Amino acid sequence: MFENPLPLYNCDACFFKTISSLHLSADEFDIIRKMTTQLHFEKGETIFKQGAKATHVVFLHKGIVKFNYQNETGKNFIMTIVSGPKILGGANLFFKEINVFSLIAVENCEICLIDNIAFANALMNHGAYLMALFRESIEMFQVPIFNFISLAHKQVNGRIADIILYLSENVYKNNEFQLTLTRKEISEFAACSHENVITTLSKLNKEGIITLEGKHCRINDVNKLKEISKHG
Amino acid sequence: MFENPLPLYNCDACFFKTISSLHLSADEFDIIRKMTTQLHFEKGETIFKQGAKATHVVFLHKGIVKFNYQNETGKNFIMTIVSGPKILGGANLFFKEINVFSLIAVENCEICLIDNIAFANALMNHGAYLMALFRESIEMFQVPIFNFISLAHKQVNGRIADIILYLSENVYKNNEFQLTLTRKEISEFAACSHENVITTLSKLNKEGIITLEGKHCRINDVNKLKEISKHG
DNA sequence: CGCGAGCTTGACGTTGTTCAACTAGAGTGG
DNA sequence: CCACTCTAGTTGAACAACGTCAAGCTCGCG
Repeated sequence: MFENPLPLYNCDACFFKTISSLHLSADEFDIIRKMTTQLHFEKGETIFKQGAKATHVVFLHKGIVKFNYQNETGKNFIMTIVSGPKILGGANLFFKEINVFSLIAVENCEICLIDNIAFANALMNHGAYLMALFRESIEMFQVPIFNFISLAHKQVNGRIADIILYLSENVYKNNEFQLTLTRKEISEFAACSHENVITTLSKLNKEGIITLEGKHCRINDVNKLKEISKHG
Repeated sequence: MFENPLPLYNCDACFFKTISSLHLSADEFDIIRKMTTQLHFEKGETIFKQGAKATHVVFLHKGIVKFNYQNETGKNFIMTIVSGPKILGGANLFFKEINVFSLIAVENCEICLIDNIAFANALMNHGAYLMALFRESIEMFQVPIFNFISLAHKQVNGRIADIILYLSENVYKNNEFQLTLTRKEISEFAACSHENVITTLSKLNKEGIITLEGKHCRINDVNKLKEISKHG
């Protein structure tokens, strides 16, 4: 990691800058920009580790990441999966200083790391901006909470349906997509065994509700999927 | 509800005022105080309803409340249970304007309702105060997240152990307490059937790890309970 | 060509839900 | 004052869902 970061990639088209510009002057944004490091992460790389000290607010410019929790016995659990552009600072800014989970790239990512403390200090006099950022970054917590509710109330087929719908609507933003997640990762998201994921997916495939060809997935009948999500 | 609220009960000893005083002048606090309504809720009463428009930040002065989610089929699920003093504004301030869950008194409660919008406006120029409030109110989200993880990884006996420990440490703040929750409410917290709660509790009782006499509960062996929480 | 990772399928045992029956206490009304 | 009812708690049995295990498959890569 370099002391002096490279100039920000595609900085003008940046969603983070757009939000910031509503509340900060060009000079003020420049201060934040100077405490920012831009990095590239390959699929599978860890951006920060569960248990480590939280030092940066993460802005996910492009790519897909998972929030991974590992318990004492080494079992993994995916709390949420999000695609850029998105501010991922929430958990670190608000919770204690230790990361509750790991952040791991599911696809190649362009990421900006913004120093936690310096960032917070710079924002002290910008209540409205702070509020806007909180709103943006807190949105993420909706997913674990709804996933939680889904887990508590539904059987596996309902949860799998939920996950396919969520990935289609919020991550890949298309009803036809390359499923970069492995079956095991899906099982860690749905909190079930990977065999169960496979069985459920092929059942959905046979019934024609989705079409699976290797990694490629197409949703044929959104309504039926939503039915299963509801009554599963 | 009256237009002009009664003077705040026990206002000097108030945790909310203590936090506020670090960042606001007496005059500024007085403005917030003027947009605050203090109310009493009886055990079982609903403070706000899932699906309704969120209009107030809730400050729980005294008492215990549950965050209740009800799905389409009428099944209830308790996301978290907290005791006062605590700021419960998070969910309404940050999420969309509609309540994701209902807030229901588990024991009699003293509550202050602070108008959402007016409150936010008053805070715009107080970044540090805003940040402190966010930290306080976001803390609540840790519980659903850890409950979520517990749910995903553990069997019922582990989750029940978790819940007893949580109630003892964070809600009743004693290893001996009157369990005001019904078995059904515990089952809604643990996401299992109420029969399963009963069976698990009486097993813990028979093994001497806890002592149950009607509503009264005493933890005899915290370490064994933590063992069960871990390996269950 | 061989190896390993990811994927798939079926058999089997465990866990937990559902259902049904029973008990105890609290509230209600004749 | 005694049935009646309603709610909360309790227990056990039958059944379904799900995880685990084992075996075999395919594909990409060294």
